Amino acid sequence: MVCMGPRDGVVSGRQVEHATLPGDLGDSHADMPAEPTQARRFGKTRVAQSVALVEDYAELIADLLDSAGEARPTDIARRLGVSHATVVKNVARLKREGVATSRPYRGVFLTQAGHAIADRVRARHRLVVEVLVMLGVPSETAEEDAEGIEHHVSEVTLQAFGR
Amino acid sequence: MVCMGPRDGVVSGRQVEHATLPGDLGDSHADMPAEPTQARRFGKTRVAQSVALVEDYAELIADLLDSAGEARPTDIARRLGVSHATVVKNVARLKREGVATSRPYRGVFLTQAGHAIADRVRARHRLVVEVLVMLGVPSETAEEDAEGIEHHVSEVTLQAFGR
DNA sequence: GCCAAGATGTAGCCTGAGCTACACTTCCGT
DNA sequence: ACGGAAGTGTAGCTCAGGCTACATCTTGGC
Repeated sequence: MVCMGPRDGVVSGRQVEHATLPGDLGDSHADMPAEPTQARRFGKTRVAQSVALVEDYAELIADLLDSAGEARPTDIARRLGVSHATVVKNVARLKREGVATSRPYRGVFLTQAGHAIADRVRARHRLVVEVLVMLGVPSETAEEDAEGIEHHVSEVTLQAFGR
Repeated sequence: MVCMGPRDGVVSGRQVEHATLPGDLGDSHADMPAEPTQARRFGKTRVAQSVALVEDYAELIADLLDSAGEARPTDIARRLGVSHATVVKNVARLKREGVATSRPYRGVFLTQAGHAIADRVRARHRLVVEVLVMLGVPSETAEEDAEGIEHHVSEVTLQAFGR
């Protein structure tokens, strides 16, 4: 599977709480004259999913940059198991969010913010894998499961793992 | 992230294996002359996401049936933090998949298959929480994180947790 | 220097899960 | 017994993220 990992995860309304996004997801009342949709619709599940996608891309792009010197859409697509068109579209989002940069036909790069995310995610990933292995999970399985698990580990839990 | 390295063929995504659901999740090969869309589209991410949703609903419905004797759409909605309309729509899916039953205005129930899923999910949930707590995570946080983590724990990892 | 092949980018469509609005049942409380 | 409040169900829309098809750009080999 090629690392299809993480994005497959997520979901389910619950864990949304520790979603650190800026958005808002307020609600409670149901009518605001001007542009009601946009922000409000950003409800529940979506947020967590969104975060996971950005994290996965940042992590993967950082890996590709490290190991191959460049991160091409096609490589990203192959690694994630999606079409290149999907990657292009998502990279556009990362660019909008200031996480990545790219110029037509020139590969994808990370901004400073992107690198920060990648570093954080990679550290978290390693920690999760480490803990799983410590618990007796075969390293390959640990690697696979970590992909899905990492996005749901809160800061508090992460610190407990550290110990 | 992860997943890098040498492997990349693999296939099949995470805990999808023990998805006992009758419905969908076919796919795996990528070329069938006739009617390509429908099934193929069901690619990647969707599957796992789908599984997670069914598991969450089954678990929650079982809980409500146990604690309140009935599982009303409104209660489910409140617990999941979504609108009742969303619940109604998703319950329709569970019914299509043979996991739940319901008659208009009469609450939701689980089929035998639904109970099986709920039992499995609840056991897994408890185990995950237990492990987190054992690692020093505050029980409340453990409970929250487990919600997100549980769907990504493979059978192998689960067994390791058991020990 | 040209050209075919592969990599990219763009357009348009699909589906799942959410939401709001509105209509219809149930179920109490008076 | 009835009427309104609360719960349900239905319709119709938005959004994100996937995909395919098609148009472009880059490049390596001749």
